[in-house]
Amino acid sequence: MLRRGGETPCGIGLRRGTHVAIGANRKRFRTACGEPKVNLREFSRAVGLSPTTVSRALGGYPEVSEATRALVRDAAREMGYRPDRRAASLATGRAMAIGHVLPRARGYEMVNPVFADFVAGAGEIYAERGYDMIVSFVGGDDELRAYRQMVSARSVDGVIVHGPRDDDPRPALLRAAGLPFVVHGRVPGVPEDYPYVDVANTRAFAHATAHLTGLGHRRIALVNGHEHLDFARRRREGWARALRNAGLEPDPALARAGAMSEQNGHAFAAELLARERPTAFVVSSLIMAVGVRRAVQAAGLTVGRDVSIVTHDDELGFLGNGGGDGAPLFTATRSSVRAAGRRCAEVLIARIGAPDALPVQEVWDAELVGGASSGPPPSPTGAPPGDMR
Amino acid sequence: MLRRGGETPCGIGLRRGTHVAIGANRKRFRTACGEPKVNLREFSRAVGLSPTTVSRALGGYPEVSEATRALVRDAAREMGYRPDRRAASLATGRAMAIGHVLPRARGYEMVNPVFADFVAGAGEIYAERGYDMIVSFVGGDDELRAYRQMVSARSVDGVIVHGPRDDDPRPALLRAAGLPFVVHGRVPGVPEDYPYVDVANTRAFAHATAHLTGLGHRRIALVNGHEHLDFARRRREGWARALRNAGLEPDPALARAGAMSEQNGHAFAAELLARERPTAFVVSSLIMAVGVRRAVQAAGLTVGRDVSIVTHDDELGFLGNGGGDGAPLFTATRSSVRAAGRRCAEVLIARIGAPDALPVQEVWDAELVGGASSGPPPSPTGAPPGDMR
DNA sequence: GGTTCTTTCCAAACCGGTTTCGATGGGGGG
DNA sequence: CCCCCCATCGAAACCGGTTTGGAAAGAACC
Repeated sequence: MLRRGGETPCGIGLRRGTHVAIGANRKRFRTACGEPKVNLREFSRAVGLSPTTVSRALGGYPEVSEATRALVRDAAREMGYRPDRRAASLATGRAMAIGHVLPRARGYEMVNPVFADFVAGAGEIYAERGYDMIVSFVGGDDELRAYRQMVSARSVDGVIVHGPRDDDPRPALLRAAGLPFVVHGRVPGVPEDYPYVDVANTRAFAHATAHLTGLGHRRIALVNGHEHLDFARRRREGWARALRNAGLEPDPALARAGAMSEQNGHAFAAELLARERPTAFVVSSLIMAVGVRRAVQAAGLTVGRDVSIVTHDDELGFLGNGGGDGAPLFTATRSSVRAAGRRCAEVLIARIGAPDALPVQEVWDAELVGGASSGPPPSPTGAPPGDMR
Repeated sequence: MLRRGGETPCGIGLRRGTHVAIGANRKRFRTACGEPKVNLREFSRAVGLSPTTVSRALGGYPEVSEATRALVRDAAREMGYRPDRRAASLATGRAMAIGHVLPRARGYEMVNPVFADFVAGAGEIYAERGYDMIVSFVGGDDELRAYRQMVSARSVDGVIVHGPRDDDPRPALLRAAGLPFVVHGRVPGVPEDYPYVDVANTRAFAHATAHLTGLGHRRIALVNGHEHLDFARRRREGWARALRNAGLEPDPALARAGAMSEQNGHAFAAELLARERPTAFVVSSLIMAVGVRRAVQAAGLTVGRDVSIVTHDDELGFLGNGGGDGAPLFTATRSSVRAAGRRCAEVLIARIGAPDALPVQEVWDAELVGGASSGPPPSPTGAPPGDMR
């Protein structure tokens, strides 16, 4: 495409001319597009002050009198003047934007809905602090390219690292680039010298599993997220640890892992019920637990009586665990992913302001809440369940 | 906070000095932060060409020889040079970014998970075309502020309007500001002279309801999203129209509306089952349908036998409707919201390039797929269902 | 051989802010 | 009355690119 002597965003061809004439042309086209945007020069002229003073008045600097500041502020509100974000960003060196690269589940086109709530939480903080949120959804090899793009194009002041995993190249990349970051979770295999906010996944799933062994269950299945992800592996460790503590050997045949969809929850549970006859499930997300419940019901069994379920509950907005009035539906380890998003955003913004401060490192305990989905196993003798009443 | 003589992003105090010295200082601090970022000047000097030529070579302009272009491209890859997004954006007037303002359900903190899939679809297109996606989550009065911010700060080239509703002020605002936009859905009460991509909601829900009346159902409940939203009202219209076509009067007591969560699906259905004894439900989202199913089961009834459910299915990644191998779980009107996101992004980018072209306006038909959740009503005589086998 | 047309590149003017250094004016102290 | 200081504001140099008009070198043409 030939762009020489090209087109304005208005789609109107631009005639050649002197520099001054071109500047004038641009202005005309702007308004022809219906954009009543004023720039600092014009605005300051209208107010009768210099650009310097206007900028300082709006920026809150102490060098202008309160009277002048009020004057400028009112005029800005009235004329709808707001500094151009890109120009300000260029001049200050701060992009006033945070990047989120949301991974897709490996091999799936699925975007984990847990991210949506996390990002919504982070977005609340950004809105408060005047930051933009730049999101990119990528899969596979494009991911590192997305990070590199953010680094070298300087479009963000920092990033949140989602879903840390085995051999995660991102911390090294970001550190080398000098771009502040906060990890949601922890990165396996590297020293913990970076800021992070995480849930005590191992402990949570050990509690969940111990709750079931305490009720007398001995065949406890695990329905997990992809175990190359750090959080999922920790949960598996918690499950295994609690089983060993109860004198049981964790059986790999009782563990399944995959993208955390309702479909997978159903498929894994259906398969496990058919082959392994577990009396209880420990599940990595409420969404999967809904699938597990469906499989249990489809097998003619009753949740909480024939088969127990303990799940992790991220407190998603659209998929609650009851408990408003009655008991929670599922016995669950509960930790708000939205709150985690908020906290990560706060930590990141603080770090952008002070990159050399000691990294904030928080591990949040998940609370185990009792619900209607867990109880003692149906029959200690191992008779086929489902016919007792 | 006093910023005069302030701090660099590195957190190192900046000494006063001459302009030149300050420039040099900045550079030093940059590298002290570990950012090996090269700017155009330095890079072009390293390559032995002028900034002009380098910019043109990378921008694909025909004024440079292929040999020069290859040289520049290789050097850029090697040295990791990429033009500063903000500076380029400032110079060209194109932000190369699209804005999404995601509303929260009224009165709730809930972010509709349907948005996540929509946005993921749009994000695929943005990634292809080199656009950034700027997302902000806001509620209530902050929403218009967010749009105004995007307009006057010039941080985006266009926006997607989500969830059009009664008296929606956004189209007028955006049109006055001259900011290109595409509506996902249609705006009630204003002439259709804007670009949009929508689902034929009225027709879809008329089909769904007619399917049920055709099976013999006469008490068909509607579990809907907030009806100040355009899509939800159209769905109610479709439900009512099909009932009238079948000689039935739509009963307001059989319709419920609210945020599309699993909780609400359950609560609405439980209430309806207790008071109104419907034999079938038409539901606005698969997420709500899961709640409806739970309520039906809790009442001791069987889905598809005692009570039928037809739902809309947005083909979300994490919550499928089966159908991979066996029959779909729910009889559903199906339309991929992710595909809608992709299409909206395409339409918007095209519109940014040609704002005066005729607006693209698409209404997609939703396919009615038969599933296991619908069948004839249990007993034509109206005897209480649930005891027949 | 001189002239004209291309090709290829460059200097400089922008884009729209922020920030430094300097200037100006009024008030207080000696 | 003079000097100094503080509060307030402005001119100009940046930030890092893009794009224009023009210039230099080489090719084609008469």
